[in-house]
Amino acid sequence: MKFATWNVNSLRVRLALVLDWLTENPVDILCLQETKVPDDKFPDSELRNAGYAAVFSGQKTYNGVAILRRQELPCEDVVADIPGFEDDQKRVLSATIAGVRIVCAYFPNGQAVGSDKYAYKLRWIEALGRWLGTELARYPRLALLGDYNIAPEDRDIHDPLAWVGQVLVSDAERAGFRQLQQLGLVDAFRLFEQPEKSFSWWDYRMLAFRRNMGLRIDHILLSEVLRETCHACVIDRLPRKREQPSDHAPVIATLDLS
DNA sequence: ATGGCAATGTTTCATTGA
Repeated sequence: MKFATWNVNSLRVRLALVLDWLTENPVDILCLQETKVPDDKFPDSELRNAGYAAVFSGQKTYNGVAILRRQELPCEDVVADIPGFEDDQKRVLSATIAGVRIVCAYFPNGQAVGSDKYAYKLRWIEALGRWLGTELARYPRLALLGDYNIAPEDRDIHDPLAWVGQVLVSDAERAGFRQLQQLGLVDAFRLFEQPEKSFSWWDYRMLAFRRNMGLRIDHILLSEVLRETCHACVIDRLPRKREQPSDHAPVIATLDLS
């Protein structure tokens, strides 16, 4: 089984790119963030023609998440948002697919340390963690995939000194990431030896991709049971090289589920 | 210290992202 996550920065703009990528990389499950499309305009039929079924929770202009699966895979118990957390932003979608609880999440950006949006980000992460604690008790096979908007360690930043204390990197955000790990979730990417300076996002400006000035902020966290079955995790930089790319690259985990 | 790039809305620029 292959699980992937990709912040596409508008699914309607990136639809052809996503379909091409799925042809080249026929993953079983693909979590998308920043679809920026309301549910009544979601490109359901185009994806189905490519062999993928989708569940989605979107809104106009901002945010929006979706979970695509190879259409023969069963999908049950779809839940949008973080239960018990009041929020009108569409950032979380969960479903049980082929016996695995998939949680697709688009963490808030936080804008700037100390801002209202930063405070919202920290509250949001706390609520997510509290809820995931109960979910893990229900679903030992659980994967949290998405754009976390957190670079967990200095090696996940192209220039750690330039980023000290900034949003995406601040101590409080990293503490939130560690809280998720303390629930028993493990960063699939770091289970394996990886190239230095591996990133999943590069600014559109300053030729940042060409200079590999990036951050690793898109992650796949696995429950203890799933961790045992995971034998690879990679970032696919290729679609970032295409015309009119998303600023994020997909992350793919390969699991041996029997 | 600043801007640079991209997507969206109803737009002739403002807002947001990371």
